[in-house]
Amino acid sequence: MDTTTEAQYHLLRCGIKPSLQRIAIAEYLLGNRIHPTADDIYNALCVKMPTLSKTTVYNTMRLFADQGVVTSLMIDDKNIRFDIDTSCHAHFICCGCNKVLDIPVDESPCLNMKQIGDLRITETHLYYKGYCKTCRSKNVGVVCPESINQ
Amino acid sequence: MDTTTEAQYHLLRCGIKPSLQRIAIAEYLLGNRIHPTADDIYNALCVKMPTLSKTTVYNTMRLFADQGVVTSLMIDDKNIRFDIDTSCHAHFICCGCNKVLDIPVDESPCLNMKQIGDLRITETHLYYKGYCKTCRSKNVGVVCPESINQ
DNA sequence: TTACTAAATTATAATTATTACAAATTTAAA
DNA sequence: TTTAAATTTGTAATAATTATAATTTAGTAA
Repeated sequence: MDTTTEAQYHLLRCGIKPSLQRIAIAEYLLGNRIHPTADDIYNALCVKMPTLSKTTVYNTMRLFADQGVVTSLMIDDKNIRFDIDTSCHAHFICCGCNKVLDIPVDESPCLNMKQIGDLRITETHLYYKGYCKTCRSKNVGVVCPESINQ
Repeated sequence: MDTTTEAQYHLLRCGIKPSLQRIAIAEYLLGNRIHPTADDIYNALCVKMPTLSKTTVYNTMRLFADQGVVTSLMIDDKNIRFDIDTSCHAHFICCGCNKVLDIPVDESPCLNMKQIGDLRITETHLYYKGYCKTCRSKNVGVVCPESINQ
């Protein structure tokens, strides 16, 4: 089964009608596990699909998030990033190069909460901020992350 | 010691020169533990301090974050929120009313990481999204959080 | 096929949080 | 008092996202 067909089935399983644009976006997400922004997705796809509109990307990402196809990450204060891996894991963002990485998590009670007191929990996000090895070797990251990030 | 003086000392301890504006903002943060946005802070203070500029609030919040006076929360996809309690705790946001609450955390290994493989960790954020009791009783929150939040 | 309807996509404009910038004011120092 | 530095301020710019309405596409009934 090729990647396009896989993307199509992925959408069908989530109850989403697989249009050309939706398939292209899902295929991109499945093949590029870089936690892209809406802009990243648009820029990557508009080369091969010149009629694609940025509004469609935003509409589609909202649909995908609603249907549980992706998780919206708020780790980057500038953009929303999307992760098609909705399994339980944490995320790291390098304040030097802004790359976002997946971090596996051990069975941790605080990440599996469905209820805290009166509060019903629907999503849990564990974010780490810091510096990757490459950026540290370039001496990025000797100061506070907040001031570098601008 | 009154709250103004307390705010002033708080800033001095963090190596910040306590101007009138900075003291007013710190005093507000110490007295209103609601994880306000820059806009919240501005709107609350400009009544008593009519010359205050929103740019000053943003500048000051950046300074405060850099100096460790506050933590910047990215729990709300619309705004940055600020927490003057920089001790280790998690946050909950109600997708019905957008209130942000503090959640105590037990000693959890994943929250005290300083290094993961090659990555140096400088900040850890644990966010819960869901619905508070009040919003659940109003039948807000029967659907996916992403679609409500708009 | 044709006509009709609903869904999806698109372009454009609007909104809004945040930042950049430069002038004005205040504070500190000489 | 003069001068320099720091802080504050208003305005304009930026940029991510959303709203809106028109257009296109897909699906369906006659």
